[in-house]
Amino acid sequence: MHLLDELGWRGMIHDTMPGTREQLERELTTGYIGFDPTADSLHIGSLVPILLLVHFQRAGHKPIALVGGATGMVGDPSGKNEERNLLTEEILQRNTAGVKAQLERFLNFDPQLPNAAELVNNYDWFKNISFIDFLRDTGKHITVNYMMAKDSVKKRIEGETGISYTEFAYQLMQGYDFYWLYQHKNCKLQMGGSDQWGNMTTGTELIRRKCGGEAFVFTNPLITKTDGGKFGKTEAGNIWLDPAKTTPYQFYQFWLNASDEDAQKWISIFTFLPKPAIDELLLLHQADPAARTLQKKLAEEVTRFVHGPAELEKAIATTEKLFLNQQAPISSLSEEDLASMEGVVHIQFPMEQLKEGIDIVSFLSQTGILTSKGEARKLVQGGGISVNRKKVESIDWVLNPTLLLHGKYLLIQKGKKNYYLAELL
RNA sequence: GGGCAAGUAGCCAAGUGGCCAACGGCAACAGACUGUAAAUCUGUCCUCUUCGGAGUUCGGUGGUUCGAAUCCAUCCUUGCCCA
Repeated sequence: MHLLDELGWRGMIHDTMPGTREQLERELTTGYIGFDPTADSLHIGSLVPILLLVHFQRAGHKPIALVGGATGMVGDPSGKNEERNLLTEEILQRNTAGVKAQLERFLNFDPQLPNAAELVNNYDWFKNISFIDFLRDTGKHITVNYMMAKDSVKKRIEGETGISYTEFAYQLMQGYDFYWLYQHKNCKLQMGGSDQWGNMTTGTELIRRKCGGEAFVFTNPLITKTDGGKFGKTEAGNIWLDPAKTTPYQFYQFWLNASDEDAQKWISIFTFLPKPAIDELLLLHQADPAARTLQKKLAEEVTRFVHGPAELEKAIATTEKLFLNQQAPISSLSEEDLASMEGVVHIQFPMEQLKEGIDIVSFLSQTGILTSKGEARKLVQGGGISVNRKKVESIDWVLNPTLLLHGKYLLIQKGKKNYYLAELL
């Protein structure tokens, strides 16, 4: 199947520049996507562009992942209604390194391949360009009128916060990236989120005006949640790809908790399952949504892709222990079950204090499960805390050693889904 | 440089001398219902709390007043208009 058709039925195409299909059919095409080093790890928002590159490579084309070491210093105004804070150079370098390391895991860089993936950092070419050079060689080709017509810029100009020259110039930098890659890597395609359309077309325009070349662009729709919330955010914040920031268990849980509607859209975007398999899953799902076959498959596929099969196994194992049989008495969990719950937040607590007896409110705040006694009190009063699967009824309730599982564990729940395993030392 | 307008909790946004920790909405967290879903309903939502309260907020700083988010001065930031 043609790459664009494949991405099309998956719901991964928002807009395509005319001629893109012909270009992809004509030859092995080099295409790139830029990643902003705004943090030292990518989060699941970056998963779609990563998947695009993977699909792109699988279709026989050559993907380039660009890390924006230079553009990150300036800040993209797209989708922001306020001026961004600049990151320090030090943080950027750390972030760039982190992002690079993650990207390397998803693409095939085997130099034997004619379409081996490549990783570039735009800092490498921007560091040697002087401001004057940039104004003369690049700025001259694009009119301010053209730049101002871009949505990202227009919104800010029409809004009441304005836009600094720095952010205004961002699209020129991104445009120059494309031009540079066109010149040095024969890169003729840029992909990215639909919010990037304006920046991307500045690139094709620059290529056309500076060297008469022709380059192409297509975008993917931004991922949304049906309930209007932000995709990829939970109470704990971002869902990161770095297992140290978001454990594979938590990662798996995120996908498993997708709503029925979201899961139907996400399954084709975030997994590589072929169309027949997905159609079948959708049928199963519609017949019996309560079984959550779709969510399970989604969580499974994405977790395997990001964290690998071994971590997926552990995440599923932990999930089953905690959720499969919630009515089962707590004693049904073996010591090994408890000890091997990976990804659940582990807490250590002195046995001495437990022996003396400690009230639940103090316990929760001391262990850091909740940040203050006041908060702990409110949650307990609201029925939001369980210990060993039994709801704590009163704020005066006192913990004691008879509660211990296998002599050393306590299983704390905040709400229904947030588990903490306390080990008494 | 001149004129006008604006800056309120994570976001949007009301408040224009005391009844203000500050209406309302979104987001978030918890409860009920359920399927570890959505929708709905309920509670929480500046910080701490011995749950009686206490402390710190309305761009910054000074001031007027018994009392200021609200009035005055000044500075900063942003927008619009003029030069």
